[in-house]
Order: sequence, then structure tokens, then C-alpha cells
Amino acid sequence: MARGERAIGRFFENDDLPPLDNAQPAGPQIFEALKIAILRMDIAPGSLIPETTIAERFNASRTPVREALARLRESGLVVTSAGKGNFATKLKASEIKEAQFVRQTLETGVVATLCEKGIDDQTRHELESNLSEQASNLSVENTLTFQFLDDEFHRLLAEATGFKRIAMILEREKMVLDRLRVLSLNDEEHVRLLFDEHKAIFQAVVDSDKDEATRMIQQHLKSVLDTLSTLTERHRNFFE
Amino acid sequence: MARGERAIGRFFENDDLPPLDNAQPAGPQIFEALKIAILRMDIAPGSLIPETTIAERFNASRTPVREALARLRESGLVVTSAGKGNFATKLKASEIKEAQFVRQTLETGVVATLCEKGIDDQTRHELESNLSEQASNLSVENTLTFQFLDDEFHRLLAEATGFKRIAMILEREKMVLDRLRVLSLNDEEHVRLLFDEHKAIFQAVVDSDKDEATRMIQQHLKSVLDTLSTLTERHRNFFE
DNA sequence: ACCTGTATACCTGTATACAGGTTTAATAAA
DNA sequence: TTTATTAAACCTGTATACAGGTATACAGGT
Repeated sequence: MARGERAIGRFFENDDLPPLDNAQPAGPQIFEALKIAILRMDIAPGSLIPETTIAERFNASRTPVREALARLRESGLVVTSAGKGNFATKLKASEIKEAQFVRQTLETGVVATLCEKGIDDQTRHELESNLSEQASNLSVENTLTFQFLDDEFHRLLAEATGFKRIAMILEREKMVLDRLRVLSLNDEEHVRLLFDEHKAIFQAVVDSDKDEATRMIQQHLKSVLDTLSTLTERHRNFFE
Repeated sequence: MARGERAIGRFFENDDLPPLDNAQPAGPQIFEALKIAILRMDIAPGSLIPETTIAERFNASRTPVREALARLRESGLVVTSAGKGNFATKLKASEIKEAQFVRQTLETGVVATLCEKGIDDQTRHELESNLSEQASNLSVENTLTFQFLDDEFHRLLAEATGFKRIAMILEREKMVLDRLRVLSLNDEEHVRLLFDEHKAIFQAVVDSDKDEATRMIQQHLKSVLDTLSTLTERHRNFFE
């Protein structure tokens, strides 16, 4: 049986992941697959992730699985205890606040920089295009699409600084926050609020209004924490 | 021959690294050793780092070496090309500016937070103790000690926020800057300037003077870039 | 002199066997 | 029934063999 073919039964629910591409290294592909599974909570916080099971699931060996787990460990999505196993981390209010602090600080720096240096026409066009797509996906049934566009909006801002690594760092630090977003209820009112904030941030950057831009981005990101205590209560088994 | 014993000749110069501790996992130890070697430029930028050679140097197998290299890759100190090899990255002005941006942004957020929340007595005591040690190590022959205390000073500030991960992130992002510090000439005048800035930052935080604290930390970190163009010229073979 | 094809050495990616510690469960003793 | 003990089943850490791509050196033809 070739590498990448489905070998055994499902390890996690919603297991609609594509098989591995044999032409590319397996490690990064397994990393992406596991990342998505953990962020979606298809692999529940606190649950065991045996290397052999994952290897069989992808019909690969433990070596690339270990490589993927190492990166997840670096991102804070997995903790490993020698002899005991790899575990999906439980959510932790303090860690979430911390990731939130990092994200808010860095993104504040990003929009401040953009206000100083300005943004080029292509970036502005991409942001406008992204915002118009957001406007078309405000309804509840398009939540996943909106979340994708949300991520892209922030990524475009980060990349607009010309600093490629910023987007990478933010992506890594954002992982811990993404699981909270899955738990959040996303009514249309909330989504519309996020969209309005996105628009305001964009406008402030275009206007090079640094005070307004930094104020808005901080308000925008802070809202993540507003629901934290509620979610901690409601999903107590996912928190430690 | 037990794991960790010196097996072959030196791979890099200044090879005064201690042998591996068999009671602890080899991967992280090899990571630390390679990290130091790369940061010191004992492994020159651009040079090949074969897994088998490193494995033999530590009398270990390729597996923990690969784990270490994966983390170095994540930190931007190593690039890997399948079939070609692992290479110590060359310095790159744009990457350095970027790491500098990340560091400055995060540390600005750190001191701003400390000014708002204040610092507890123990932290204040540790910072004072660190500063007095710095004062004792301003001469040129104590450069390495001062650099260690410099790192510790910034780490203490980061940890004072209560956010453990901040220090980790800063440590990772600081790696690329550390190699520049090795190239910088550290005359006593320069060291004294850094020390004075450290003192001013500490005082501003104690006084909860946010404007002064953020202004000082930005001035302090910015100085890294002042010598960049000079160093790029002088050590052209280390840059890409 | 130059270009080209090929053999060879080297490097990473991957698979897999083994070692040592931890948990689980079965079993024996009280 | 409860507790202590022991064995089995897992788990990760590590070592190592193999596969396939890449660069290098060299031979022979142009």
C-alpha cells in the first residue's frame, strides 16, 4: 500500500483530510493536517495523540509524525511527556491572555508602521477585495468563509509591512486563539461587528491615522477576551 | 562507548562544549549546543551541517540531531534543502531589521504593561541585583559576562509581565540578532552606553513613566541597527 | 578548451527495530 | 472485598538501514 493511502479507521472525527502527496515531504503535510484537526477540536484538548496511530492513519512511519509533533509542540498545541505520550494541550485562560497580548502588541506595531510608511496600491487593492468578500459572507452559514477572510485580512496587513516573518509569527501565536474561536458562538451581529472593525482599521491605515488605527486594532482584538470567562465556564472540560 | 562521549575530531572551532547528559533527552541538548555554536559563528554562516557529522560529534544518532535541526530551522538559524543538506543561514539585513522590529514592538509592549501593572518587590530586587552586576562588568574583558547579564535583564523584564511565553518568543526572535552582536566591536564606551540605557529603562518602569520607558526601550534597541551597514560591509562573506 | 554523460560519494527523507519508562489490568494475598 | 504485586500493553527516545535526490569528479567526444 502506497504512502498516504487511508490505512486504518478514523482517529479523529470529521476526518475528511486529503491523502498525503507522495511528491512532497510527509512531515509538513502531517503537521498541517494535525494542526487543523486540533484547532477544529476534532482532536479534543487533553486527548492522547500516539505517534504510531497517526503514522498508521497516514500510512507513514513515526519519523515524519514526530517531526510534525515537534512543530506542534513549538506552537503550544501539543505537550509531550516521555513514556506517557503526546497530548493535545488543554485550553488555559492564562495562555490565551498571553497569546492575545502578543498578537495585540505585534499587530498594533504593524498598523502603526503601515500608517507611517503607507501601503502600496496592490496591497490596498487586495485589502479592498478582501473586505468586499467579507461583506458577502456575513450570514451565519458562511461563518467558516468569514473566518478564513478574517485570517487573510490580518495576514495581508502583516505582509504589507514587507516583513515576511511577522505573518509567520502571528500565525503561530494565533493558533491557541483559534480554538477559542471555534467555541465562540458566531451570531450575525457579532460577525457584522468584526466586519465593521475591519473596515475601520483599513480606513484608518489608508488615512495614515495612527492613533485611530492602533486604537481600533486594540479594540478589535480585545473582544476575543470578552467571551473568555463565559467559554471557560461552558466548556470546562476543554480547559485546565 | 557511551552516548555523549567525544567520538571524533572537532566539527567546529572553540569546541569546548560539555558532553551530553545521558539522563536527559539528547535532542534539546544538541539543540542548545548547536545554537550556541551557530550564534558564536563557530559554525560559519552558509556552512554545511551534515546530520551524520553532528551525530558522530556527540556520539548520538541522527534522530535527535534531526530534532535539534528542526528547531533551529524554526528559529531561522538553519535552512534545509532535501538532498543538499542543512546549512547555517547567512545573515541578511532584511531579516535582521525584521527581528529587530519584532523585538522592539514586543518589548515596548512589555515595558508599557509593566508601567501600568507595576512590578513586584522580588522582580525589582532581581533587576537591581542584575544592574549592579552589570556595573561590575563594564570592561572589555568582561564582554561575555555583560552580554549574559544584558540578556538576563531583558528576560527579567519579559517575565515580570507574568507572561511566560513572552520570554520564549523573544529568545527565539533574538537569535538572529545575537550573531550581529558577536560581530559588533564592544568597546567600553558602547558597553557603558548600554548600561546607562538599562538603568534608565529600569528607573522609568519603577516610576511607572510609560512614555519615558517606551521611548528608552526603543532607543536602546534601535542602536542595534546603527552598526548594521558597517558590519554588512566588513563581513560581507557572512551576509547573503 | 569545452561540453556532456556517467559513476561515485554525500545528504536528507523515511521506515523500522530496540530500549526503557509508564500505565493498565490481571492476579494473588490479606 | 480490598489491597499488593506482577505482568502485559503502550508510549516515547534512540539507533540504524534503506531509498532517492544532488553535487562532484572524471572520462571521452566535440
